[in-house]
Amino acid sequence: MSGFGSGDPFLADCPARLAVELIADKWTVVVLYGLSKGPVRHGELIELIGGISRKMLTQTLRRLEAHGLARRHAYAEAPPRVEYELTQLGATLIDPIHVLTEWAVANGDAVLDALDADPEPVAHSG
Amino acid sequence: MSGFGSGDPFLADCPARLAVELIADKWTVVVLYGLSKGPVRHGELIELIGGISRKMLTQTLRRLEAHGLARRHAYAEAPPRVEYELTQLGATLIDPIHVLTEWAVANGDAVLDALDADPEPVAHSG
DNA sequence: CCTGCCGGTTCCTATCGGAAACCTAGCCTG
DNA sequence: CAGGCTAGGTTTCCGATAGGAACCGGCAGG
Repeated sequence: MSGFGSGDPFLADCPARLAVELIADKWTVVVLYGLSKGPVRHGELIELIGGISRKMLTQTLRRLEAHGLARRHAYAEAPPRVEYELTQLGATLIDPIHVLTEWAVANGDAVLDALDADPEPVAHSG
Repeated sequence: MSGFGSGDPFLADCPARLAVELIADKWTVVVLYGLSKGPVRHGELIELIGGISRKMLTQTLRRLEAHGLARRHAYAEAPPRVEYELTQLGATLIDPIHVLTEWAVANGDAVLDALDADPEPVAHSG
């Protein structure tokens, strides 16, 4: 426990908060989930992740790369082929991401249910 | 485990994805982390969470409320007092959130390090 | 030459998000 | 009674960002 801890997620300017902000993003979580299976091609991720655009995928991957969580490997072939994979640091995120996604799978219905039951009053029709 | 699962986080239009999008948000994670300690007042959260504005806090709490993860309790007193706490559904998120924040605390430095080592080329000064 | 494939990037706009002011409501002060 | 304090919330203003559609570029095939 000695040298550990990069601050507290509550503190705005500490590495822990930076790390939270890095991964607590809707696309980032899904992309990491996609990467957690092993090396994947850009196009595969596009197919895999419903609703993501090429731009957002590239952008998200670049961010992961810049923060040391993913690595990009471009094969100098034709047609071009680019694979992404988690780095060793990124691999430490597999568990947290899976815990999160498992929660989502297990409780998505309940969330949807609650949302459905609580439709915020939109203003009366009169 | 039989009837479980509200889809796959990869699918754009399933409850699992909705759930991911609900919590995979920078403020949401930190607010949930704050709520995980038990009932908290709005003002306490403001003090606790560095950098959050009242607007974002209220907005985030409202979203959690609407999705059944948090509950708001306003005491009809003076001065006004409002407490927020996790619902039973929200409490199931404590573990995932803690796993995430613990990862952030443990690896924040490494992330910062990688970011520092990879300063994206900004265009040469010439 | 034209076409298609793959990955990436540019353009443009709707939305997000922060700062700060304003609002409500009850109590205390004078 | 007028004014100010506290605590939570909302509004306004405006810059930053998200995100889709469309375009770019190299190479193989016809």
